[in-house]
Amino acid sequence: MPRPPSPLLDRPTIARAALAELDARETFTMPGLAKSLGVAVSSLYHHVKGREEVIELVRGSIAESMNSDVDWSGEWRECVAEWVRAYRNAFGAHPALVRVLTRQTVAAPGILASYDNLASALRDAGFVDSDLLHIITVLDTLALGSALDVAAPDDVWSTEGLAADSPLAVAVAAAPRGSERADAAFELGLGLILDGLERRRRPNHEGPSPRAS
Amino acid sequence: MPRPPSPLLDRPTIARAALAELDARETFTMPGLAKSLGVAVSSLYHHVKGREEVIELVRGSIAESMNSDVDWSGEWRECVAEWVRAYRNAFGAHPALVRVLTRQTVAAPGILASYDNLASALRDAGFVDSDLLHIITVLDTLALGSALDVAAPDDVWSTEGLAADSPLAVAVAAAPRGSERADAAFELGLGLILDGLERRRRPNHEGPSPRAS
DNA sequence: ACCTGAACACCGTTCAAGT
DNA sequence: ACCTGAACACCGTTCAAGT
Repeated sequence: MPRPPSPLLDRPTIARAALAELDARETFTMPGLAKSLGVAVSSLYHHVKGREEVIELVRGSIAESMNSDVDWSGEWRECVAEWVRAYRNAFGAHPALVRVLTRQTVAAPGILASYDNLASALRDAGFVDSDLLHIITVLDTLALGSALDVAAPDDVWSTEGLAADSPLAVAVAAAPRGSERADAAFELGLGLILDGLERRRRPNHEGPSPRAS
Repeated sequence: MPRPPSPLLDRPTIARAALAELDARETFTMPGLAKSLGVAVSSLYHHVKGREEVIELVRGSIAESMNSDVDWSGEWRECVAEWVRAYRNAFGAHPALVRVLTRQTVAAPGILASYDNLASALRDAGFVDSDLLHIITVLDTLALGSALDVAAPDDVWSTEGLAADSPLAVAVAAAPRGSERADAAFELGLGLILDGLERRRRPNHEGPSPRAS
């Protein structure tokens, strides 16, 4: 079936199939992708340059789903918290994707727009320009690290070789398991960071500058 | 050359070669590893069960180098800071390894001992058992996320498509580059988290319990 | 026990050939 | 432009054969 009248493939379709493959099998391959789309492997290369571009496609599609979740009108602390939660949830829902993504540079425009919104909210909150990127990096580290943590096995630390009363074994026994554990740690980290930021904020700042878009 | 009088291979040697390969080429393959050791690929399988076990071997070897760096006698805040820094530096020096490691569970005993020391220091500092694992998870997320950040390209966010006065572009322009940027963000995050922990610590705690080992 | 070479079932990518 | 099948240079793993 060469050159069908209307194309069988397009980039969004490939992105969707790759994400589904990733969710189902923890990884994806070009042959697997082609098979799930009912198409020859070589056909994929008419729409993407290679496997890496497929990954970037998936990153972009996730970004869109996350942008719509954030409401930027409101107190800065709440905006930032919402952004980090949206980020962590969007990627936390696809842990295999996160592991694949950490190998590549951020290029998807949707993601960049999202970071731009965050930078804007922080600036309006009274943080100085020279601190902005460091704050963003810390929040990014938290969100991505926590998204990976969602994917962690139920028992992150194997306490088999430890004495039952060793501090680590006690700590593991006292904490919840699975997603409850990951959620609690994430909220703790987020709270600690936001509290610390609040205390370091330029004190006498009253709100967004008048010419902010 | 079958069955040489003294073995050509052992596990520590394999671990060293794998780390070198990882540092040099961002990834490692079993054929590449065998070649660098001057040995047939199939020989490796007499010492390790497969590629995954090689990775776990490397994790363990890094753990050892990190444990010796921490001095646990001192004020808790300094101990914890030292631990997180040692962690981040040990893995930050081998970014490709970090990306490979996030796919696997923690099993290396050296790493477990290190977490146990951390749990002990936190308990002595007055944190309650039910918070310990969440605190450890937050510190872990910071260290590992920051280690990945060390590996990030010089320009993490491509500002090409953005207006020069967009908040993100301004933030990028105002921040240092490369390892200086990653270091500053790491220290900011660590400071924020430790400050927040200090304020949430059980207030009237005076030091390690007498029967602490 | 420890090394080898050959074999197996995979990968990602390219390319001439079709319409 | 868009799909195909065949080919290429790789992977990780297994296994019978050697000493």
